[in-house]
Amino acid sequence: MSTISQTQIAQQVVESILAQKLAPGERLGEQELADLFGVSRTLVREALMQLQARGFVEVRPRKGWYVVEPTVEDARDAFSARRIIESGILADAGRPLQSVTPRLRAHIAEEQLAIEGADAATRAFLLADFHVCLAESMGHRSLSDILRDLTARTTLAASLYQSRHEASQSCAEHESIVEALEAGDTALARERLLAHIGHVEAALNPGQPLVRDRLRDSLSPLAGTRAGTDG
Amino acid sequence: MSTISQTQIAQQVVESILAQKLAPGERLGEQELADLFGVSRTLVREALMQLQARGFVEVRPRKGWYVVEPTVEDARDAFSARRIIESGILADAGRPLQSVTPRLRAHIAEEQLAIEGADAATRAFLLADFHVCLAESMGHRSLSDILRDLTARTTLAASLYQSRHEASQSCAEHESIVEALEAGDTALARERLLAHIGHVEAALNPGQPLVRDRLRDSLSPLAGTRAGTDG
DNA sequence: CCTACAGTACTTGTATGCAAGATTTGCTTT
DNA sequence: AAAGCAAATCTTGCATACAAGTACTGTAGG
Repeated sequence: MSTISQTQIAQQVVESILAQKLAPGERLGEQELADLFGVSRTLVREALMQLQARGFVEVRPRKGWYVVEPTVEDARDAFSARRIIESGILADAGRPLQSVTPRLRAHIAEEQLAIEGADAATRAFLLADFHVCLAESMGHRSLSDILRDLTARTTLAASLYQSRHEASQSCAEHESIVEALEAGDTALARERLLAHIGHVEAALNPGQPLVRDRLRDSLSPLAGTRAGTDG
Repeated sequence: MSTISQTQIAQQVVESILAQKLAPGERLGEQELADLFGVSRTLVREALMQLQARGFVEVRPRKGWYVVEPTVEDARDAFSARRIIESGILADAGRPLQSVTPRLRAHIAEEQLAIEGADAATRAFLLADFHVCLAESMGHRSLSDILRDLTARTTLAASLYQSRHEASQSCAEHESIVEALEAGDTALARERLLAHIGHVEAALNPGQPLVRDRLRDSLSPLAGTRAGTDG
């Protein structure tokens, strides 16, 4: 077993959030994580501090660490930021797009494979990662880092507000964006990108956030199958 | 003496960076900071971890923490990101601008006061903060956080690459931007904003980064005024 | 005089220990 | 039986202790 760094711990938590393996509001016990990764609480704390700075987790004093639960307003703000950044990237894009589209094509191929075969976690991760790849392909290092966090936030909101957006539709829209880029029509690509983000945002149900209570979830289908073991 | 939190430590370091009290490449000893703030190394480390996640400091293993030294490429990338985000904010701005311009006016008044009376540190901080205020005034919470980090990075680059940009010019440009906003002409405001960022970026001298060696700086004007005290 | 080397001091990396606070559990009381 | 209260348990907050590695200094040798 290899020793693990606090950066790797943070990265793994972020990926779990993006893959919706960690639900918003979920508690992250320091000792629990420490045992899980086989390190001391110190490293876990340092990792959680980094994630706090990036807006993924929050700490309630003497209570514990929790995955953030974006409000509807937070979600709208994140979507708005994404619209501005991503459309700006396309508006700013120069001509030599032939060098970037192959990578995006490859990413879409991955998405399609995931939609056919993989679990929902991988799907959600890849669909969000497309937008990071877009920024990265255009050479925007800062913005790709920023979008990694912003897409995580919108993904979190999607899992909170019961987004009914279809993965296959997102993938198709990604493809249409890349097609426009391949045709050299960045204006069309930008238009399609904005429509795509709009669709994802519109899929959010602004009702009551569904507080996924792990206990109730586990007990809802069947309860008390055997009550004989306890004293 | 009040007890201080790791978030406050991080904030203070960021402000010192923005105010150019901390030069790029400067070493940040854990014990040194701990003594300075009157806390243990643990808190300092946690604060530095947050700053690492936000891209302000980096750690060289077993060597120490250092304020990041952006390369010219890093600086160009940060400016590019700022252009996209800030121009996007203005392009996206709705009509009710009368409610936001007073705050910006007040900020500019602060800038002018600082230019007349305050030190270079306060000036640099306020000039960068204008752009954060702009985002905040338009209601973009995420983007204002992001711009706080991006402007810090460009400020850092300015102090590294010997920017000769005049504070008074920046302030005047800020004013012209707000004037356009007051006139309801967001397109003109956007144009002026882009020109402003361009001016700041152009002031960067892409030559050799000036490695501010604190020791040599201290010794350059006068050296060995009195050599009698040491054995 | 310059170079190679060993010892020393200092810095970060990680774990552990202890204190403060919050929650839960079980008991008592009404 | 329900509500209130108190003890116990668990969690984070912070500091300290120790391990590991780096840089420096002084010395010996060429």
